[in-house]
Amino acid sequence: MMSDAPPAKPGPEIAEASTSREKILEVAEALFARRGFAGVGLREVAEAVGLGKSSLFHHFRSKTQLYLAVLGRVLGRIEERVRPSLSDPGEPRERLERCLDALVDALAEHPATARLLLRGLFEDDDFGDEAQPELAATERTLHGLLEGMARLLRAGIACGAFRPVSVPDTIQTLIGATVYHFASGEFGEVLTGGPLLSAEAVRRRKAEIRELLRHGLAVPA
Amino acid sequence: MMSDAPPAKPGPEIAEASTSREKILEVAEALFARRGFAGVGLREVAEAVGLGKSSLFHHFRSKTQLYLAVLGRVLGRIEERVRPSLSDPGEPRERLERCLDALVDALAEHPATARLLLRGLFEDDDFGDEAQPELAATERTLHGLLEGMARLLRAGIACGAFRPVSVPDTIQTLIGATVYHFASGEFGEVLTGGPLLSAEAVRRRKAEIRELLRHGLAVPA
DNA sequence: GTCTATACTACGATAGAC
DNA sequence: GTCTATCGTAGTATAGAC
Repeated sequence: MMSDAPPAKPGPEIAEASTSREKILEVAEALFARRGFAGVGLREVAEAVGLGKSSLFHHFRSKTQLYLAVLGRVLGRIEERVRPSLSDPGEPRERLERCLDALVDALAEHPATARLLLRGLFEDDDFGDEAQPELAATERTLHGLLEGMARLLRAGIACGAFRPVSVPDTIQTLIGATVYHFASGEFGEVLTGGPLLSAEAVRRRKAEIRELLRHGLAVPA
Repeated sequence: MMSDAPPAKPGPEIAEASTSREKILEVAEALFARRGFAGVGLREVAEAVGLGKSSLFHHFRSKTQLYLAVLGRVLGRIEERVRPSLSDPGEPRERLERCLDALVDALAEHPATARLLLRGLFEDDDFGDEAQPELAATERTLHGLLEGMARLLRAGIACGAFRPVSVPDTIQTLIGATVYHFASGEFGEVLTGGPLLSAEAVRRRKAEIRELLRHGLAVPA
């Protein structure tokens, strides 16, 4: 995931000092989430960080590399949260619910996460050939997460806990119910009449998803 | 919805000739759907239409106006399909299912529809003040559709057909299950292992949504 | 209604001083 | 590691001939 191969750090617990590189990543994350790759200029990023435009190129070889680093970081944060819950013990239904809870937590943690992930999913910007290794890495991570969810669904169907649904269609619906929801920003806040990321809204969202999976809209028998 | 106030047409059935204006709209729709407002240059649009760059400004005052015209057309097509089913007679559950079927049909009709709608929902590009009237019109249309769906859900809850769900949360989930799905493009096709817009994929998608609403993932009692 | 020519601005990226 | 200066390109938009 580390694209620019910084000098190997001695250990993860040494220093959490906010380096320029990290500041750039944070600023760029917020901007790219709002307006997308093409909609953000490096001038804007540099100004928000408090650097000159040229200084960015000392930390990232190109705008594309910066964007891919941002995407990789976001996907890494999601994986960090969701991966453990994929190998949890328990019944498929419980495990799926824990996995979705973890995903919702990851998306609710930073406001930019869901938007960037959604952009990564449905946008196809044409990054050049230089981007291939980084893109392959993020796609591998993504594929791992999706395959974990697919396994959960198949296990639930096999043991009779789930209906014999189309697994890919169901995954699409679950992505919509989580990633889209938290990516919907201002529109979602107008619709729900309140913030999307408040503890209460997140809790309610988890409950609604869980109940929808258990019973659909129909009243429980 | 018509932003540039063309000379009043004598009637809708006179001539379906493909004017330059319509060609531009169609080309721009495809491009904006793929790469977003900022990601598309007017040069690219003009070349794809077969005109010089400057000729576009004879039909649209600015890039922003062109984008808003594209958005309005897309939303209009959706409204045209969905609106009738909102005032259908019948039980709330049946009406909701017909309404979602109509929405799916509208999204599956043109490949760009869902992407543009999704972009309109979650992106906040900063169009200037010049855009206010057009934006207000599209938002009114959107609000009407959403309010129709909300009424359906509330009616279903009131008559005991639906659980007492959070209506806005459910709408978000339904948008995700429809708009996001058909906007997911290449990713969705890799995931499902086939085209998103084939008659068979659309039919399956409708069935999956319907069953999810009826029973969730759980096996029917 | 489309064209050529052009104005002005911003973009990504590089060179080289400090 | 950050800066100023600059290159080449492409962006939106306008003016005016045809």
